[in-house]
Amino acid sequence: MSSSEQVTTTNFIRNIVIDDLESGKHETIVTRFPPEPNGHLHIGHAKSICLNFGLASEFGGRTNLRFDDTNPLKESEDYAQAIMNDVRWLGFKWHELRHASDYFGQLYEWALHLVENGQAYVDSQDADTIRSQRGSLTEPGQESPYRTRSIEENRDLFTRMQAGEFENGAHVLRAKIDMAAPNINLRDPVLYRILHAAHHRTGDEWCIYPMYDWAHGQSDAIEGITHSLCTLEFEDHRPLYEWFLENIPAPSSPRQIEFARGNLDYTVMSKRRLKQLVDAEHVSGWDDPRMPTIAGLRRRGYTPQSIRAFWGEMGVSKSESIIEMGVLENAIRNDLNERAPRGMAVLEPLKLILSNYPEGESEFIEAAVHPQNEAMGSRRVPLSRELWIERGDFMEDPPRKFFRLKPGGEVRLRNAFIIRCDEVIRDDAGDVIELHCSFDPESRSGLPGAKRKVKGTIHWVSAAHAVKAEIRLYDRLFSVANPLADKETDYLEFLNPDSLSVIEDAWVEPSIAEGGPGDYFQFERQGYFTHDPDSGSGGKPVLNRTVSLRDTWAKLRKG
RNA sequence: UGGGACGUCGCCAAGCUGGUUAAGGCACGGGGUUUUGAUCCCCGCAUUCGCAGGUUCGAAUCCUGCCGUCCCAGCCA
Repeated sequence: MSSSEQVTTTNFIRNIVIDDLESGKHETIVTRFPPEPNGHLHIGHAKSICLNFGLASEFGGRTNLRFDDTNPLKESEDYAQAIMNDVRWLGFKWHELRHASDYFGQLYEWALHLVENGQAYVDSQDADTIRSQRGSLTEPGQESPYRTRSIEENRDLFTRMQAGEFENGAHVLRAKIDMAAPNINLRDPVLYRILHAAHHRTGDEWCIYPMYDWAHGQSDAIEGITHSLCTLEFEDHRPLYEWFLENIPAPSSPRQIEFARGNLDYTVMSKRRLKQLVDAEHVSGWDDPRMPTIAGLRRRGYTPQSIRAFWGEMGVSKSESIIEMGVLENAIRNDLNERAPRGMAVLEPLKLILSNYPEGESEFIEAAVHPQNEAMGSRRVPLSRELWIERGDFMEDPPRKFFRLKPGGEVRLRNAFIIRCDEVIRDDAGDVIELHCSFDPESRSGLPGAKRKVKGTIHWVSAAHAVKAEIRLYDRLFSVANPLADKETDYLEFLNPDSLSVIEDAWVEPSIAEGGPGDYFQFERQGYFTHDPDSGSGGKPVLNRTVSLRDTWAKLRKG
């Protein structure tokens, strides 16, 4: 029923896959999503996930989830669990769960193979020295004095590195390629470093750990990955990726293809900065609803369908781009518009008395759960003499084209009847505190008189029946489109101080209060809301605003 | 002053092995429907493809030059 699962625009990677399938290069495709378990996934990762899983699924292939866990200093099982949870939540099932660490043994064997062929050597200089010899962007590097060690000596040292005979940093294993290569990645890259650190999966089994370049392509080859998709910054690594596979007895020949990361405006998207926001408590955690993390979006009320649809629409290319937040918002509006049950809630209450409604009585009126979808049924909404309406729906001295309530004016109460504002009550300070209105019994929904036209329709809740709720409103995390554009100013300076505002005393109709975490609603005329996990813990429902409805009126007023 | 890549409407993005009027989405503007100023439905929205030359009967698509932007000098990924 959801139209949000729609066509994916084609892209260059998809075209490559089609060519490879048609030419017979591959009978089926195998992809992988390779996160490092050192942080939480964000909307940018979702692009890669959708691409890898989406492609495989479209062409009958399969996708592995592989943790790139080659740096025990930064990685943890907690992160791995959170990542798996996020991938599943997005709606994808991996073919197999793998880890780069599953291949440490094989990787070690292949390193020995390189050593035996004279294509790798043990360098016993320290990191600073090696760096100083790497040359610069315009100058070639210098060869290490250890570059010419004999195969026997290299084998001896490398096996002893593995056996734990040396301290951290005493030696590294390097590939012997070309210190004068214009591509710096080819200037004898480090394959192994000594790290006496426990790994979250292999424990103390290893004290040497492979570098990314030495692990990634080989892991792809082991798994029979046909198309190894990664982001643009690895373009320079491709020659190295290929050099390794050509110089070991690789079981298959994966092809690395790079695409541009997906960025959004008014936020930041690097794990490092996201972690900084969490650690410095600028947000409440990785799942703060203002965060562009999968966990944050989930808590905010985004659906997996909307995120998949979003990336499907955006496409994949090699040009770096920053997507307007509005496009993501459009995706969730589209999805929720079709599926969210409707309800009424008053965020900033103003008391309204129906003067000709009998005191002490109440009734239930039937209202559609979804006006455009009868199959979703109806709900019972309590109605009585005292109501709450939205403060902003009344103005004493309104501008032209104000279709809401004004003194002497008429408006329809959604799902009920037409009312006229007879009297405005004020407190000593002169502020409006109450409206006395009379309703037209002939205009009740369902009666012929309901066809009478009035300009505006407003939402309301019955004061005696409404449930008090906390509503959390979110705005963009940063107040500028690109917080990183200004190199002089720290991006934290651009944090939006009004990104969160909390309404403690909102009133929601009972059908909304009955929901729980994971349930979403459209508060009619306002937006889409979902119960926060905090909901219910203190008795009072807590709802997050996922996104507001489009508001042409507000836009008009702003000019 | 090295290497790699990118530049099509405000934001994304097809097209790019040359061939009539440069897809689509978002945004925006106009109109219609409407008990959500929502949704929905119409219509409009790049004589132009970073710039300048060239090749060609014909170029966003080929060639040359220039300009702009991004990435690379971790024992991070």
